[in-house]
Amino acid sequence: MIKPTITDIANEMGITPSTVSRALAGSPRVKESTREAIERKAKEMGYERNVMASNLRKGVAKTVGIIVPRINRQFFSNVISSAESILEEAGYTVIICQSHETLEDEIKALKTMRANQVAGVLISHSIQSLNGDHILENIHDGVELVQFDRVFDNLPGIKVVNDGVNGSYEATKSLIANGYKKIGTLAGYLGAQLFKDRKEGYVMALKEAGIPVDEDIIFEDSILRATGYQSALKAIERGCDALYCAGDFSALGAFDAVREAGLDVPGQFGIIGTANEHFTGLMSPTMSSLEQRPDRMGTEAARAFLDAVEGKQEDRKIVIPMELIIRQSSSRKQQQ
Amino acid sequence: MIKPTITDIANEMGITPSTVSRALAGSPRVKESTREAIERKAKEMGYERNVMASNLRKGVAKTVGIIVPRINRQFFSNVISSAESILEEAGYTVIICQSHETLEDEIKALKTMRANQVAGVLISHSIQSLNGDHILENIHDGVELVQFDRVFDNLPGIKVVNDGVNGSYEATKSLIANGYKKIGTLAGYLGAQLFKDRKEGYVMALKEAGIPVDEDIIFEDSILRATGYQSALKAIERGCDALYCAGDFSALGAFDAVREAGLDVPGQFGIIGTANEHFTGLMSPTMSSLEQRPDRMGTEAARAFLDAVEGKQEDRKIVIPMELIIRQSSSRKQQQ
DNA sequence: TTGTAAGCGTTATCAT
DNA sequence: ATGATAACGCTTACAA
Repeated sequence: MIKPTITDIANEMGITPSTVSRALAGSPRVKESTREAIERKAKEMGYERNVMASNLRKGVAKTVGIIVPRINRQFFSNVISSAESILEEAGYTVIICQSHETLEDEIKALKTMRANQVAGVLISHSIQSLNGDHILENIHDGVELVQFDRVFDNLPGIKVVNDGVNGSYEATKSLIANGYKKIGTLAGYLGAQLFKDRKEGYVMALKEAGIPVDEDIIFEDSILRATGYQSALKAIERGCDALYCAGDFSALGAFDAVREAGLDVPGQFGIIGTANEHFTGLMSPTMSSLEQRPDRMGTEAARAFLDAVEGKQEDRKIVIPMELIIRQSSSRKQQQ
Repeated sequence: MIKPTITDIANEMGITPSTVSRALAGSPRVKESTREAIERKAKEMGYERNVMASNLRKGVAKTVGIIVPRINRQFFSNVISSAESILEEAGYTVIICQSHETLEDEIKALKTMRANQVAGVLISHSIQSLNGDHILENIHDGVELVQFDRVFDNLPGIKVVNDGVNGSYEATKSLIANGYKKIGTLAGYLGAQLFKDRKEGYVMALKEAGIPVDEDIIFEDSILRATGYQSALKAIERGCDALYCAGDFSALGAFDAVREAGLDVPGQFGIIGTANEHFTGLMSPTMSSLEQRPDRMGTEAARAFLDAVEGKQEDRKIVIPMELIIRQSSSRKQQQ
């Protein structure tokens, strides 16, 4: 199947490519009858606009790039999935790159985006990205920048984030309300604003309840299962009877440690995770967690981008509330 | 930051764009010293090749498209993730579309691919795609077609699939070996080859063991949790004491039904699922399942594509063995 | 309302 | 080894 061009159509009809181009672009400067004839012919010949040529001429592509640490994490794949649907609907093509949590690959991805003349970049930073300098250096002029989840406040553009402070505040408050006395936290790496926020909410809830904040039971580390396990062992040793975890996998590690110590969840030890990964509802006992609403984050990011390219919207920050999903691992009261 | 072109570089250096183009393309028809000077200058000016222009001129893009029903399913996001890494490594840009399990969106995605001049399409079909006609109609000449997981054998190109027959055969055999007597199956929609294969392996194992095949306990339906639950209720009614499920979610529904019936898993009822979703190892009791190796599938698909564009490889079918992961839900023997 | 013509940045084919 | 030139398919002033 060989692709016909607007010139082919024009030749077949004895008119010029300009008219065909205008007609197919929906310009009002074409007689209605001509437009119809052209559209019919185009369909008949199986015409498809050559995006490369069109973009080259126009200088920007109807393309947006999405850069995430890894596609195959539930949170990111959900964000991408919902954003893709909306962008596709609006006529955009989506190109996707993974940073694999490294600065090097993130920069490579930015270069790919630039080479492809994307109209916008939706990005959630790798763990190695400590500030946004590499973004500014590698993003083309006029490209809309939309950061989500992991963002740098000093960069221009749109930001979409969770209300992590309030989320962890609610989670911690709920642990207090369930009668847990010494509540620690697996806080994640506090270099990222994301985790700072979650720690802040945790501290806020403790203070509000008049509970002293003890740095010895605030564990700063990665949020993997293995590290969660290690930290939780220490937490138990130090007399904790509950943990708010900034990730579900570290929370899972905490489960491992608590079980190993022979403690009952939630009777003797309470746990709340973050992300509401699918498995949290399928474990036994089921795990309470903070839902991040990735679908909504993707939708908001995509919409904000579309608004921005249409000039409807200035730089801004969109905050999405988290939702505390109470399950068994933190519900002492219902049990007794 | 304004993007410099090869003409800018040429002007700066008092040479012509042709030479710059050749140098940057690695052509041998450039003096070594000139090449070095050009490369230095290009780097200094922050030059980045305009992919649009290059592709337009060359007629094909170093781009491959991936089309899947939904990005946010673990299986697909894992396939994409591993394929993306390899393709990116080889200098390809990846564009991704979702078919949302509809034929309409799948065709739309194919058109997007065509408009973007992709060099290849990696696709796993939507549930609505009953044959490959729409593929043939919408794919550009010279585009490499790579189908994975859900494939149509009558289409040309490369296919990457699991050895579903052997996988389900092993799963069923393992249930028999554990002493289960009346083993049914939640088979999925038998319109897809994928599910036909799994049924075939199931039947094969029964026949080998001299167990009669009973169509009343072969349930053809979607592989969702809810339908799994419904079918499992009937299976229990009809006297089954085990189920091989062609999906983990339908297996989860079977768990629900079996628990509701007050039966012990695996003591009184055995279950094996398919896909080895993450949650299967976190439930209690943990669920046995057939691992599909999505990473390997993505890797193989990407490699096969690269081999094909380099002319190293003809059309072929790559079969990836499944791996039976035995956990508690089907292990009667260890229990007693 | 339609046509003319130039140009987006790159590469391929000539020629030198 | 390098330069001149045309062309990829499309869009857009400008002209008619």
